[in-house]
Amino acid sequence: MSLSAQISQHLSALSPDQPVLIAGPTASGKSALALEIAEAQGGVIINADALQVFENWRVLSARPSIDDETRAPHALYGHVEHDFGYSVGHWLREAVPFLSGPKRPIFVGGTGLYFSALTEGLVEIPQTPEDIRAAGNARRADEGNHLGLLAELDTEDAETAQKVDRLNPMRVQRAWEVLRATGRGLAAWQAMTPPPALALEAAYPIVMDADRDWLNARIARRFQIMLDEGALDEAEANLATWDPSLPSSKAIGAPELIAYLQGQLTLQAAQEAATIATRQFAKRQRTWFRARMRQYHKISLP
RNA sequence: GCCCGGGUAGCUCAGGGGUAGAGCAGUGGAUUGAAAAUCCUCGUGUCGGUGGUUCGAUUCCGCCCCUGGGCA
Repeated sequence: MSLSAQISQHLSALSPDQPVLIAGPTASGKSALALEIAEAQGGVIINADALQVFENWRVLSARPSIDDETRAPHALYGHVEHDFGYSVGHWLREAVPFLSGPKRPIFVGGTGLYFSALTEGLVEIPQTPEDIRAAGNARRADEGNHLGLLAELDTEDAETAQKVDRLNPMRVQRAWEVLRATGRGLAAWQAMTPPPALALEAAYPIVMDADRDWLNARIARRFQIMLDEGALDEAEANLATWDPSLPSSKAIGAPELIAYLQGQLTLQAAQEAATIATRQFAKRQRTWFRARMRQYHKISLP
């Protein structure tokens, strides 16, 4: 079935006051779909993408254009400072009010974790203070791995230690940080997870099911378009304050373009590396969607 | 034309008389506040061609082809 036929089918199936969820891999055309639904039935488009919240990588994170933003109301795009440590918790707190707002929310994005937080719930855990995050980072750097942090978890919070991915430094550090910052184990916190802000059954969930080769070709093309649209100027503007450890610096293509500007890569090599990284990201997204979004309506692409 | 290297996985290369191996790429998976992050798993091969030596050749020898460099 053609894309437009699939879209009109979904439009007739959903009621104009029903929250819409649109998940999909990068470069699959989900923003355009959101716009189409908003124009047809009204609603606010709410970003559910971890990188599009930042102000400093508009081109590289493929945020909707200014023209798109005049066609329908958009929220949670580019509203976060480049050096802010934004995360799912912030997003959920900002997103939830739209569920009771005047306009029907249309959540669009590629961050599976954000959709889970919305439809499966997330506990309020106090934010990790800067100094504890820094201490965790320092420990891992000094000790060469995360095993020291893991050992502390084993003795002080066995419940979490048993649940975490013990091979994954970031997961272990997160668990350690929560324990240090709050005095309560991560597993104990998570056991208090409240019901979701939005039950999946109350929403109309859609996931873009993109053919791998088709998507890979679009990914390559899109990065070229980003370069044509000024991604390098954007990188130039970020050069002076560049800090690779910041969440906003994780924008795919950002480290690569910065490396080019610093003379460490040719532009061609940077472009290739960014394209590969995007493909790998899309693959991870597909894995998440396959496993965790089985109940979503699929739009088959191409 | 001569001399010296190379030709082994999609790519870059290691290896070596008993039909081979790393990294990257790729696959599948995990995912509860860094998630565009982070982590786990798994292949892949006419070892350039052709003759010879050998019980056995991708490995040694001859010839041929391709390729990088040097000398003419």
